[in-house]
This record gives sequence, C-alpha cells and structure tokens, in this order.
Amino acid sequence: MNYSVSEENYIKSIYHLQQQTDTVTTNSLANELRTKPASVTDMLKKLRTKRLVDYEKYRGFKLNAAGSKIALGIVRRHRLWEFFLVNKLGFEWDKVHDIAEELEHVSSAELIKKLDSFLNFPQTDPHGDPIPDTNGKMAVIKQLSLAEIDAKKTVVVSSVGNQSPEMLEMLKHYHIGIGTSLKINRHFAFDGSVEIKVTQQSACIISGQMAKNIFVHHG
Amino acid sequence: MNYSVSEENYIKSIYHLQQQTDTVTTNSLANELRTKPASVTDMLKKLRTKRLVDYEKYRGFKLNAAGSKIALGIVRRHRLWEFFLVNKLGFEWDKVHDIAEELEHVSSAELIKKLDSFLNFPQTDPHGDPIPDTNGKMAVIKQLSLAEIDAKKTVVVSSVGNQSPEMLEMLKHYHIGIGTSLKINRHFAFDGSVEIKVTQQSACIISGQMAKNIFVHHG
DNA sequence: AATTTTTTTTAGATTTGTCTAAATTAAATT
DNA sequence: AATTTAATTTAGACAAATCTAAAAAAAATT
Repeated sequence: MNYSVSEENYIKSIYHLQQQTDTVTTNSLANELRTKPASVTDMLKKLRTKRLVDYEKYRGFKLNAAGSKIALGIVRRHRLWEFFLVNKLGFEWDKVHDIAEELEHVSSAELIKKLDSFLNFPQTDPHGDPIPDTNGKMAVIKQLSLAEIDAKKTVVVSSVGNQSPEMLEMLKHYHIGIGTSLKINRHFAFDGSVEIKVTQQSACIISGQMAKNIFVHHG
Repeated sequence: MNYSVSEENYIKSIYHLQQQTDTVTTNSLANELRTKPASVTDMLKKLRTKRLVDYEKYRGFKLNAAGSKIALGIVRRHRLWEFFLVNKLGFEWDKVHDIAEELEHVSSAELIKKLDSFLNFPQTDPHGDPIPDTNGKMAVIKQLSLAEIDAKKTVVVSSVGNQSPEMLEMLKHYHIGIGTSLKINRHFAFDGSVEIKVTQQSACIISGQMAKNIFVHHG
C-alpha cells in the first residue's frame, strides 16, 4: 500500500502524540497538524477504512499494529534524513526538521536502504532520538533528564527534548552536544537549577528548564 | 513564488520538449506527462496566469524567461540528486530517474546549496547531461554522436541519449561509461555500425543504433 | 440532576488537479 | 474550396483534502 503525503503526516502525528497519551483526541491532533478538527475527523474515517487506526466517534483514536508499522517507517526515513543533513551536508540540527519533513515522503525503499548503508547504519538521529530499523524495531532509551539524576553521578548526554534554535544556542554556549560526558555536582532546590562539570571545562550552572530538556544515560 | 509538484512537472516537461521543438503542442505534453489533453489545457491557463508561459489557444506554447528559469532550477535539483544517488549511494544510473523525480520537488534552496557543495560542485549528471548553476546557466555541450564523427578520431564519451537498463547493459558489456576514451576505427555503410577501440581493450563493433546514442567530444 | 461549556461530528462548500464527452478550431485531403 | 480528420478547448463532473457553520455528544459546572 502507498499513502499520500497527507495521510503520512496524520499517521506520524498520531504516533508522536501517542508517546504522551495512549489515546489521541481530535483537538490535539488538529492542533499538532495546524488544521481544523473537522478535517481530522474526515481523515480519521479514511484511515479507519484503511485499517490503520482504532477509532470510534467521540472516543478518541490510536494507531493499530498496521498503523504503527507505517508510522515507524516514516520516523525511520525522517531520522535517517536528519542524520544525513547534519552529518553529511553540515546543517545545524535546529534547521533540519522541516527539510526532513519533506524528504521523509520520498517513497523508494531501495533509497532508504542505500542511504542507511551510506550513513553507516546510525542508531540515533542528531537529536539523540533512536532510528527504527527496517522492521520497525526501535531501541527504547530510558529518558532520564538531568533534573532527575542524583548529584555526583557522571552521565552522557543522549538526547534533547527541544529542537529549537534557542535550545541549540544554549547548548553550544555550554559546549554540550549528544555524547558529551558531564558530572552532576549538585541540584539547587530553590529553582531546580543544576551545577554541572563538563570534561575539560570549569563547572557551570544550568537552569531547571534546561536540565529538564537534557536527557542522559549513565556513562 | 512556490509551485506545486504538478506545476513543476508541467514546467519541466515543457522545458524538455522545447529542446526538440521550439513550440510545444498540447498533445505532445499530454503524452509526455501521461495525462489527457484537456488536463494540459487547464494547467496551461494556470501557468499563463502565473506568467510562466506564452500561450494562445490553439497556437501551442513555450516557456517565457521566468518559466525557463524555474525549469532550470528543477533540472538543477534533479541532476544534483541523480549525481548523489549514483556517486554517493551507489545506484546504477538506470535506476535513479524516478527517485530523483521525487527528490527534485523538495523545495529548500539551502538544501540544494549544501548538496552541491557536498558533491563538490559537479558539472554533469551520471548520464553526462550538464547541471545548470544557481542562476540557471548551463554549459552547452555540442551533442555529436559516434555515428557523426569521422573515422580515425579519438574521442571521449560525454553523455548517452538513452537511459534505459538495456542501454546500460550494453555499455557495461563494452566497458563504456561517461569519460571513456575511445578511437573510431571505421564506419560500415551497410547498417551504420561502427568499429571502435576502447583503451586497453580489443576493437569491437557497435550497432548504428548504439552509435547514435553515444555522444562524445573531442578528447 | 440540570445546565453550561467544550469537544467532536456532520453537512455542505471550496480548491486543486484530474477526467470524459461534446464542441470548436486547425490541418489535411479530396 | 469543400470536406474529412485530427488537435484542442470547453463544459461539466469527480476525488482528495481542506474549510466554515451548525448540530450532536460528552464533560464540566452549578
């Protein structure tokens, strides 16, 4: 089966919203896609007919197994292209989302296979998010933010929860990227800010906001 | 201005047909795009409104300066992507057309700029066709086929007039590719076949059909 | 529990790009 | 020059994806 760009965008957005809430609502999807609730209802009937979603009117909806598989294929293409744009073409990672959003709809399976191989089978995209494999299998990475980790531990940055230029600017300022190793010195109770020490740099304090958006794993 | 995928396809096809005949007819364009003449008429009214074509009903049509510029932008993107697919991803050149056809509609100018640089500013695509520059300037390559060149001359293959798998198969058999240097031994009047000698190979005879589809420049 | 507010769906319209069938114009033939 | 044939355009319909406004259902509030 082949899906239209519009159908693919709906499927992908439902997938992303499901990460937060198991069942997705018409309004939230309309908001995500910057469209109107009436349009969402229309498309959901279509996706139901194609047997990609479980949907009863007024009851919300979710992707079924078939829908999830399609979604993971789209996510795979999106993240491989993001990796390409950053690591081969030299884009900053806050600039690649919209372009990858277009590239992800190019439908050749052979293209994605060869792109994957050309990129050396990367496991995560430039934001640290895992890339699903051909079968839709994706590494589950425990998302622990700097705000949740005990002091004195040394950790490695694995992903960021915000892909805005503003976030990138701050990360650059602190010399933090995916893979950066750092030690948590202490947490400040007053505003949740965190003192960290990046290797070969003097200790510094990041805001609670930042801490919540920097995800790490034990290094 | 931003154009739809459909508009871009019409513009590109008009451009290609104009290479052969200055003025394009409704039927020929419908045939090229595998659509119906009525659809072509509809779209041409639209392109005329957008001031991209000169078109009077029943009189045929052609791209004006603005339309040609758009067309060359699309050709540029198409050929850069073809170069990428062959030289970076390892596709055979008979497999890349359809994929490039999709990729060419991805609209980011920054993407194409960076792709061009990543590919090291190639001058021709994998079939030897020249790649227009950012301003729509394109090298004019004199298209002389092997059939038209005098015997005893040594030439370099610059492009091929047919991008089918069958053509590729034959070229591979003869060890001929873009850039291959070869000497024309003699022409046979009976059927137009040509005896050639590729460097480090024994002389061989190619059909008149082949000879007409292999373009060369003096090496 | 009744009422109000919010969410969702339906009904009907709109835009883009396509189509078929009929009408019109141009080109070719007699 | 008249007629036939071919090419092109118009008229009207259709599918996909969207929208607005109104109706219906669910959730929240009193």
